[in-house]
Amino acid sequence: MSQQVRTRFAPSPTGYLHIGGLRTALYCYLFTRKVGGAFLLRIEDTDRKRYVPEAEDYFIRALEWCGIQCDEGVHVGGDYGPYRQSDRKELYQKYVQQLVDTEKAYYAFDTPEELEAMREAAKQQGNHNIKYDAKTRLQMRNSLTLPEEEVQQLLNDGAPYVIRIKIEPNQEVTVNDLVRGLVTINSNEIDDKVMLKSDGMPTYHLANIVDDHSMKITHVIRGEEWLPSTPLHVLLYRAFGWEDTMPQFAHLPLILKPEGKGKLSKRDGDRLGFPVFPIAWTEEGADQPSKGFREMGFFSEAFVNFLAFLGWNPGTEQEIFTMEELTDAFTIERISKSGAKFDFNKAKWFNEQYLKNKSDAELTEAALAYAPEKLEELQICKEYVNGVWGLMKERVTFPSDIWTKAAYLFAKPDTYDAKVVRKKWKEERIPLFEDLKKRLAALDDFSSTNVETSIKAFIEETGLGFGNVLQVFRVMLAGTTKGPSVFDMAALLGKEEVVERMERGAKIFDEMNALLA
RNA sequence: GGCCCGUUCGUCUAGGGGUUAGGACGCCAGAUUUUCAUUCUGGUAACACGGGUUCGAUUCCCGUACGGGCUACCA
Repeated sequence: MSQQVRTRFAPSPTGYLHIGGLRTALYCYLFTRKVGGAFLLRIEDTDRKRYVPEAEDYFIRALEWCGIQCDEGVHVGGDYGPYRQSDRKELYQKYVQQLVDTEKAYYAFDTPEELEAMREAAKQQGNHNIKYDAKTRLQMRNSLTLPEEEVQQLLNDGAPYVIRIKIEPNQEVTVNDLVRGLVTINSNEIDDKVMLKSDGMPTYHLANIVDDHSMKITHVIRGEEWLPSTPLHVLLYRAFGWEDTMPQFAHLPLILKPEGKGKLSKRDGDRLGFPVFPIAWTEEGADQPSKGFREMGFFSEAFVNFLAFLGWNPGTEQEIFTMEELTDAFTIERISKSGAKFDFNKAKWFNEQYLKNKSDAELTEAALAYAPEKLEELQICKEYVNGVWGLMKERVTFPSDIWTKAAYLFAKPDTYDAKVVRKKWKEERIPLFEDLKKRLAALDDFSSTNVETSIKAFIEETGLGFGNVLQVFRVMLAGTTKGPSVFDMAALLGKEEVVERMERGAKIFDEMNALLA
């Protein structure tokens, strides 16, 4: 009784892969992995007008980056291929012929112009609900209305035609959706959808049924936008006589714009300054690729973790999950029904969590990947960058942030906090800082704790107070009042550099105060 | 317009006929007798509305409102 679970991710190669699509792939993958089934990638390239050649490769790279492995697909093969619908054309024609032969489908010769005219005329009469269905098909030019010889003649002459499914009116069609429960719709709401287009290609509706059936798909997990056409799909399974092996359906809620209205789109990302796709994508005609999450500095594990939680949760309070943990925890029952607004802040938070757990060396490599010239430009070595990570790990979101947020650890500061200088760089204290510099210069072991001991002793002896000394010292070293422990910074910079920065700071502080006087 | 789906803090969500309605992000406030961008502690804040059913409804049912999706020879 227990058959192997088989699921598919079936994007259409019309452009980049949106994160909503990617989340569908993720859920599909998690569900399938959990039960030990097969997950496959099928390319639905039946629309020749919108076909974008680069898209297929992009899908593959995007899935790869996320760690979503396909058991079968265009790129890895498998026993149920071909996995590209354009390579399966004959199959659809064969099956659609079966529908015609059993009078469940028919030829229709109406041109797009005629259809448009029909809809327009109906609209004029106040009918916004016109369909090509049981009510109207007898007024159209098709094999149900035309004499048989004429139909034959038209076909022989090579007249353009489509094949439409003949929907029987007044049937209640019920779908048991795994996310939403029972959804019932009357077949009067469904029109005689085109199955085979005039270019000989199938429509999505036909192709997805034929493929899901012949690829032995057991669970169709897809976006909510497909829910309204699912009853049609059920009717198609029925028409083919495949209802007993029909897959189960699970329709996922949509990912919405952050401010609420509508599906998230690429334009939202551009407008609000965050990516809406996993990896960089070059739009046709654009000279610059648009950044993806990867390019922005997201770790794929963080991205996947974030995505998994957009519309699903384990019901526990754990939030950080590896792919393996997600696989264990995932169930379709825990997918939420309502759409989720995209929250970039939360995405960043996930990245911070993962960043903290990376080793210094890993982070150095990651940061260098964004700016390989830095080593030479700043005259530093990787070991030094590792040291910076030791101090900065908990204070940044993306690996490349250290180049800006910790710039003062790579080069002497070029600005100094004016407020601190004005308030704390007092005439009478200048010699004391000169003294402090000498003390530090005399240290043999310039470790963080040693520097700390030395400075604390100095504070006690001079009675200057922590704030007055440490604040000034920090600004001398970093220019800013923000940052990690001063003692750690001093140790990392090294004695020589600290002494240099103290001298330079004192000189510039004097100048700054002179300007104010 | 028609059909379908949805609605718990600003956001992601847990929960479920009787709860102080829980967590996370964000935000705010204190603490870490050096900074804050870290860490810790605390705080702010939600069951869309109206009818039922019920001893009791945020939870179940029905409406309404609002949001979303679909309505192509696109997927």
